[in-house]
Amino acid sequence: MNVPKLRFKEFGGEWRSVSLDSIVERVVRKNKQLESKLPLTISADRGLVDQITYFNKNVSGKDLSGYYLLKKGEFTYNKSYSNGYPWGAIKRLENYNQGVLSTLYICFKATNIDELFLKHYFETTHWHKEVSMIAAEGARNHGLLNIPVNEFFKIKLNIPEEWEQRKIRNLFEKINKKIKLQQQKIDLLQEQKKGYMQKMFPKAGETQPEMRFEGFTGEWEERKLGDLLKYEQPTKYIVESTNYNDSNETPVLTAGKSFILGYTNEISGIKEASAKNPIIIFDDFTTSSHYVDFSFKVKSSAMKLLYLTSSDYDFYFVFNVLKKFEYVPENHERQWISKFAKFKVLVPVFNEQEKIGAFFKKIDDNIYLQQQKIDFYKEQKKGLMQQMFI
DNA sequence: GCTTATTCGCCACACAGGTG
DNA sequence: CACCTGTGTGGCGAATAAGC
Repeated sequence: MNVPKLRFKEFGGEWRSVSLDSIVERVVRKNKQLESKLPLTISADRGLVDQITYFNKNVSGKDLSGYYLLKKGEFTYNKSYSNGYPWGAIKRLENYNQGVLSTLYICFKATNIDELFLKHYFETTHWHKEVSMIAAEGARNHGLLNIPVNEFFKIKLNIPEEWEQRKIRNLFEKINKKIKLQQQKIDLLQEQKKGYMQKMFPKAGETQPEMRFEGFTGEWEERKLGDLLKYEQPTKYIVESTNYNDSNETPVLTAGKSFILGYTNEISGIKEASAKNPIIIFDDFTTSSHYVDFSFKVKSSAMKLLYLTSSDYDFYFVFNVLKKFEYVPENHERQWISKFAKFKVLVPVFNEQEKIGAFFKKIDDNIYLQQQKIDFYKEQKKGLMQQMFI
């Protein structure tokens, strides 16, 4: 029986096996009159996005008139392997009314099928097997799969009647919306946190923060980082996971009491920093050498372990001081770490440190919780996709 | 004009060689 | 000798060039 494992009760009967070219039509429309000057790229996780947004630059050829002109709602296949998409990615244009794509991509539009059903279908892995059968031997040639276009349009898909298509599509649209809303919630929390970070620490040149907990007054005192922290060279690899999360937020490891902070002697930004000079902090006073799930690999020779020098300092407060700390090196300065201990920071009395530390910890914990929720929704979606399509 | 091969830039990582 | 840092490398994701 050609039926999905999981199905809405009201539906019966087998799904039809159809070839792709019976439900879609290839799009070869060229951008002759330069109708669009928006070069797109396919991102496996972000879908069809313009190149400026994705790469921060335009990587297309100078002459866009030879590019395909894609309209909103149309699909394109990137026959290039990418992480999680061993047979390439098929995405639908949603964010713009139109855009242009290199002719390397295979474009098409839905004609005889619910467009959004098809979109969700291509998010599953059910079409991979078909493509794998037509991909040239070795399956991969410098990242690009050798897939003849006419063969591509002959791949078989399993689809139900239209009203079942619609019902399934509505379910997944709803799930996507839920995930999107959850993401917005997280973004908002992060924005708020940023705002508090600015207000609850003194601005450059000042000795008091704009916003303070009640009962605390007076200037913060100047300390050197070396007063707060000592560092050691670790002696072994600590992390094996390569699941590096490329975000501009400093990775915060919420399990246990350890963190990774990024600093660099070249450019600011955690990505570079994590690769070159990551710093790991352990809270010596609450947990001892408690290794946790780091999100990316760190090399022992390029990082330092930091420990608080005394219990006169609040761990979470110091952590946030470090996160806020900006070090602008003189051009290609070497051995910046040797100066680490001399960097100046402002510190309030212990009770105030504690309050501030706890305040930010609460925010971070909440963000982590919301992030877990989103991960759960995504897992749930993945499971449904696997079972509700064939 | 379509298909296939090559190139390009980025980045993580290993490693060698320099230096206080 | 411990510890930096520069450099080489290979995989990846992308586009372009070459070939048919």
